[in-house]
Amino acid sequence: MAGHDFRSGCSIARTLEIVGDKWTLLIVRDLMWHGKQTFQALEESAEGVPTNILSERLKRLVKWRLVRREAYQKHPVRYAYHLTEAGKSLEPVLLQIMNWGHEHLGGGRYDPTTGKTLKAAR
Amino acid sequence: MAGHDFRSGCSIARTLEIVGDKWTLLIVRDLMWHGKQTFQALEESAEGVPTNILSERLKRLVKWRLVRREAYQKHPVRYAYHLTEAGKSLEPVLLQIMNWGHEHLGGGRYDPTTGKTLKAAR
DNA sequence: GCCCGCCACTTGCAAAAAACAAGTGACCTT
DNA sequence: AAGGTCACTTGTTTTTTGCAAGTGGCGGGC
Repeated sequence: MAGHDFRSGCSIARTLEIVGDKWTLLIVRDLMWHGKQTFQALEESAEGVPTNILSERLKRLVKWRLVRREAYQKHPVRYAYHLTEAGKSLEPVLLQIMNWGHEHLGGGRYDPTTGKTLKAAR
Repeated sequence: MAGHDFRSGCSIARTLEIVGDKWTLLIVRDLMWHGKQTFQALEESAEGVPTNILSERLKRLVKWRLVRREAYQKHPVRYAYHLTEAGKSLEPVLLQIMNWGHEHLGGGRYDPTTGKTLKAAR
């Protein structure tokens, strides 16, 4: 992005400046797969993100154009968040992280084609 | 892992509890691709990780068995850090993150087969 | 034996970020 | 007019980070 100083030229380091924390990719996950597109729906995610963090992360995602924020109605105005193409292109990243967590930490595995989550052992 | 309380059953959430920060995956990157295996070599990484953070992250990686720490010599004792199989299996995650950062943030792209980094535009 | 340096950290402290609870304001329903 | 919903914001405490400096084991040179 124009005007931003990355800490290095490494693509991994750059990506982590945007999504390198405990929450951002969970928000992307919910937007991508779980049909959550309002602030409140995202707030009710399984992990219980604090609202100030959610607010700040959404702003960052919008700033980096991974997410668009738009009013889907007036009177009263209500906002919906949607992934942009750049945001949607994080899906392979999410899938790899999910696969690793499934293999090594016993977490569930979501199948985007069926929309079902298969629970694992542990 | 036995005894650990994950915040949710989601594989992504679980994985982010271990590697969800700005530094951990950079350490894994250096161990995986850049032949850095001592504390000092890792400390001299491109991004300049603070030593207390490096120390703490290495401990976490060892605790989760993604990394092994072993003395490679006595007199004086010197330690080397190596990825375990679980650690090495993060490579696809790293590659996806790198690809995304290359496409969207103009970072370089490393080719593990040749060991060369191709620099991008921006 | 004593000083110097290297390596692998640890410690102390200030600054930033995260967590938690509560509050705000626009608008709508009753 | 009172109460509710949604989308946040604000205030406060706790935790984490970043930075600089210090520590301790060991070896080598003099």
